[in-house]
Amino acid sequence: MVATSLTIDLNLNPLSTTDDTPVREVEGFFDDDDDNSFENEVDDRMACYLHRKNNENKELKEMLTGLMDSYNSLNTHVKKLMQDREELESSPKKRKFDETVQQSSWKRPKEDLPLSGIKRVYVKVDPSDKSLVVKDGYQWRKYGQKVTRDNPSPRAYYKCSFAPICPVKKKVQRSMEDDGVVVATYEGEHNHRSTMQEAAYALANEREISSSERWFNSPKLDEVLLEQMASYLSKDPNFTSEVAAAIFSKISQVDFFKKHTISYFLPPFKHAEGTKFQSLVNLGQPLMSNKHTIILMQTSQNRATRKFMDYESISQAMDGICALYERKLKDLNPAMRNITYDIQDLYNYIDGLADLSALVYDHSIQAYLPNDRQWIETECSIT
DNA sequence: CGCGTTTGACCCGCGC
DNA sequence: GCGCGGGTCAAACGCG
Repeated sequence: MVATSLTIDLNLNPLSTTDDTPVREVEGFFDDDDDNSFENEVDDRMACYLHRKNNENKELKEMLTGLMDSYNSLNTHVKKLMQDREELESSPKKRKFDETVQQSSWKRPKEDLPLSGIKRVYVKVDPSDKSLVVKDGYQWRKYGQKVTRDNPSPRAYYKCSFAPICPVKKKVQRSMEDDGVVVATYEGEHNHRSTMQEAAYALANEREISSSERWFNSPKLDEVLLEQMASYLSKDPNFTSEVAAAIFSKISQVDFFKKHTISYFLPPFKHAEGTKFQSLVNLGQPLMSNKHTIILMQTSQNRATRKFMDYESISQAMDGICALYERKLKDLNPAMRNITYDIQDLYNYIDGLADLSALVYDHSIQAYLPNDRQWIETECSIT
C-alpha cells in the first residue's frame, strides 16, 4: 500500500527535498542490483519524508478536531443563550399561548426537535432584507406564505425542489426578538445530496483521478465550491458544522501519503465576501508556513497544452517542474537506464516552454503574486 | 414559454 | 358545531 501510493501518487520527487546538488538522477532509472547504497539512501530519505508527511497529517487532524470542538461548544452556547432569551421574554399571558401551540411542530421545544426529526436553525441576515431566503445548500420551492398570529413577520413555506421524492419541508420566519435573525425550521431528512455536496464530491473525485494536473478549461469547481462555502458559512452557522464534518471526514479518508491533503480542501484562495470562510481557512495557516504555489505552463504554441499544477510550497513546485522535465527526458530516451542532467539542461527546458509562470501565495496580503520563468530558474537552482 | 413566486381559497385539527 | 389558526393547494402572476 505504501509502496503503491508512493509510486503512483507522489509527484513530489522526494529525492530532491534534501538534495542540494544540481545534478539529478531520474527516478526509477537506476538498476535494482547495482547500487544498494544509493537505494538505502533513497529509502532513508523516503522514510524521513513520509514521517514528515505523517506528522503533518496528524497536525491537520488535530486542527480539524479542534475546529469541530470549538464549533460544537460555540453552538451549544448560542443555543443556550437563545433558549434563555426565549424563556425570559415570554410573559405569563404569552406562555399560555405557547403551551397551546407547542403541540404543533413549529413551536415544539428545541429539546424535542431532534427526536421528531425537526431541526431549527437561526440565521443572521440583513434586517433590511425581507426575502426570507435561507441558503443552506439545497434547492427549495416556495408553496405558501402566511401571516401568523404571534409574529408580524410572515412565515414562508418551502418544499425541497426534489419533492415528492424528497419529503423535506422548511418554514422560514423572521425572529420576533431580533429583526436581523430568521428562524428556519426543517422537517425530515434529505434523501439526496445538496448542491454543495455535489460540488465537493465532484471536486474530490476530480482531484483523486487527475492527481496534480488539471486543464485550464476544466469546470471551475474550486470557485463554485469556494463561493458556495463562503456564502453558506457566512449565513448559516449549522452549515459550518456540516462543512467542517465533511472536510474532516474527507481528510480522514485521504491516504496521508498522497500529497493533496488540506491544501486541496482549504486552499488559501482569497474570497471577497466569504469573511467567515476566510477565517476558517486562516486556521490552517500554521500548516501553511509554506507558500502555496501554482505553476502555469504551456509546453507548445498550441493553447491546448496549457495546464496548471499546484503545490504546497515553492520548493515542491520546483520539484514538480524538475519531475516534468525528468519525465520528458525519460520519454525521449526510453532505452536509457540512467540519465543525468545538469542545471543548464533544466534552464534550457524551461526556456523552451512556450510559457511558464508561478503564482506564489503571500500570507501577508492574502493574495497570489506572479513570478516569471527567470524567477523559477533561480528558485530551481536554490532548491 | 417555462418556471418559480404570490396569494386567496380551502382543509384540517383543536379548543370552547 | 363553530371559530380560530396553521398548513396546503392551485390559479394567477411575473420574470428571464
